[in-house]
Amino acid sequence: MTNTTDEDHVATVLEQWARERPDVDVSPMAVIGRLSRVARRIEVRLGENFAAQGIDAATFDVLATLRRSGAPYALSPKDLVETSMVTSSAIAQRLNKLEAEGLIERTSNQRDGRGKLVHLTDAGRTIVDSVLPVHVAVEHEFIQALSSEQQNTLAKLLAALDH
Amino acid sequence: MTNTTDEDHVATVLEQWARERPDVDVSPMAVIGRLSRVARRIEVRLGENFAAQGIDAATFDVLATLRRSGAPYALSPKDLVETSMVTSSAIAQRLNKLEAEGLIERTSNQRDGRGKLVHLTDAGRTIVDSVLPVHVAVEHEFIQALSSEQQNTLAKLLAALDH
DNA sequence: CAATAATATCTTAGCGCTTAGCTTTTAGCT
DNA sequence: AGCTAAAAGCTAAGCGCTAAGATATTATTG
Repeated sequence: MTNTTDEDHVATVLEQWARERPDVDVSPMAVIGRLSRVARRIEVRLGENFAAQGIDAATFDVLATLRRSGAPYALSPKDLVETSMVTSSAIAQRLNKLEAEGLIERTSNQRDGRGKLVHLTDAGRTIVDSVLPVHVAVEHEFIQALSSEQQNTLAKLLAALDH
Repeated sequence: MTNTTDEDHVATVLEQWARERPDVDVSPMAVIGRLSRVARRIEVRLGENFAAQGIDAATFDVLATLRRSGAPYALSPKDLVETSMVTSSAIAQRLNKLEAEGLIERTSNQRDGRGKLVHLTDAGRTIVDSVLPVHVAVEHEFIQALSSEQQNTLAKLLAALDH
């Protein structure tokens, strides 16, 4: 199921590598290892919350993107691909599912015969609006481990890596 | 296929939320959004490197864990589960694949009839040893965007979140 | 010491994602 | 205008992961 690990797994791993491969500078693994682990933990924690509310991260991702785009809550699949971190294929499949559930609707785009427009339905909007506050509360709780100044520092360091 | 996003997508998203839901403090999304995005980018970048060397991240994860455990390069599936971020089921399936490829071997554990021991084969060890330096080089290149002091700061902040 | 609980490992089914490739429509070039 | 290239959206196949559950072995307890 879940896994509980050492107090400081990363430090242990680095010592092991230093012993086994003293010829390689494995220090980058310290930062990146931690980054991946923390990201994974967040993903799991948020996922538990989504599940408790009957949705999943992929669903929230799409609905929230439409919601925050403002009225009339409509974006093209291309827009959704660009703001997400997944392929256009994944978006198409998410939209199939959400359309079947009645949370979005697809219409054709007048201006461009190739394009479509994805509309948030009232049912979809109701769901995002109720999930969002809880979602943010879970995130808030998670980063409580850092002061707001530390949070700012972290955000800046990560921004420098977002390239 | 891949997706290229705004210069500062996160900041834009926050402004949108502030306009649409001024009642919710969405600031945690700034840090966590960035963290997830950066983690995803790293994952993709490392994955490209693994693919270029004929393996994948899951394979490297197992082989590297066995390798850094030192001679005789043997751990139980349980050990592998605990050092990984995936379920025991995922580990079992990874081991099936690696065993079929001749990179590991499974033997029964004398001390505990329930347990097994996963051994790194010579072929497996050859692969990790050749992949490791390149892997670390890619990681090194990625975090070059930060000074070593910044890297230390980042590592400490992330450690505080690894809970 | 027998019965029960816990542990270790694995299999199966289902799900979301990626890759590859298809179709339709628009844009660009000559 | 006509032709080629690019763009937008989608489907199908395959892959790794999770959840659920099965089996076998060891620990625990009355």
